[in-house]
Amino acid sequence: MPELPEVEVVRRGLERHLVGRRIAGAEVLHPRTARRQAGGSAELQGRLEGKSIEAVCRRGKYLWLHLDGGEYLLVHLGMSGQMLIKTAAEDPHKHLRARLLLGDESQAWFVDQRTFGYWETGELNSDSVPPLVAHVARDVFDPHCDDAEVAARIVAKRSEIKRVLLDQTVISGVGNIYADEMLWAAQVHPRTPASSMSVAEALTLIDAARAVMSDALAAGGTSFDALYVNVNGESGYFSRSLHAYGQTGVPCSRCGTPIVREKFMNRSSYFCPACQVLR
DNA sequence: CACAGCACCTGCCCGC
DNA sequence: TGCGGGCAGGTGCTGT
Repeated sequence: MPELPEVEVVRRGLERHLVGRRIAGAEVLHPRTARRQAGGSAELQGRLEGKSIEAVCRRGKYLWLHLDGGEYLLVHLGMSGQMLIKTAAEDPHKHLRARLLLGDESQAWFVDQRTFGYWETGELNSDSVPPLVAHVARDVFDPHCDDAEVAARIVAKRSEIKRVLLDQTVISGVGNIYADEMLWAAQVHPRTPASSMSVAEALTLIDAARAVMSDALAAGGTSFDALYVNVNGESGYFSRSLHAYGQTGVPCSRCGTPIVREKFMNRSSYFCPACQVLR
């Protein structure tokens, strides 16, 4: 489910509940959750026990807890992952994959139906980033994000623009929904060759990314309560503010032409055939 | 090296 | 009611 705005909502929730806390213990309940961890579940549990949580960080869709001693717990939510703050008394969720025990009654649960998500621990590199995140581009909310550099990377690609927008090494945090939304906003056809775009057009697309994702973030923040830290696909942004994604047959809110759906990269692309013309 | 395709999972919804 | 196919917001491995 989660793209950048949803992951940022989770980051803020975890920051509020976890910073300053000590991990009394950790349980990893599904082997796939530890699949990227050298040493597997046992190593993951062992490295987390006794650590204190100093900060909660994010780049694109990658989230990590900064622990004491320069270590980290990387949490990738995949397609269906959630982080939930719970108490020891609650009934285990069917898809509970791992949890942190926080000393008192509170716990942090990793619930993930499809198991595309994972946890991984290790030592932060010299940029204070987990090694698995080092290849990921800075996202558009990163103060060090250089738009001109991102635009240059976009127009250097010999692929269709939508594929490029989903490439986390070019611009991070964008997934299938926001790619379609930003292409609609910038009036660009998803199959436009990236190399045919001007730097100015690429910069327009980056501005659209920032605008679309900050609107989503503002809306996502409303469906959040004190004891529930999550990714909520049903509320807020999704049901109300989409112009293209999932809108097959719905009149384009700019020109009235019905939105169409096309298969692309083994997934769906939605766009307005009148406003987003392939040149 | 750059790029395209597919595998990795579970569950739901639809049509037959 | 049951079954099969298609679909889901991500990523990384593999082959060309």
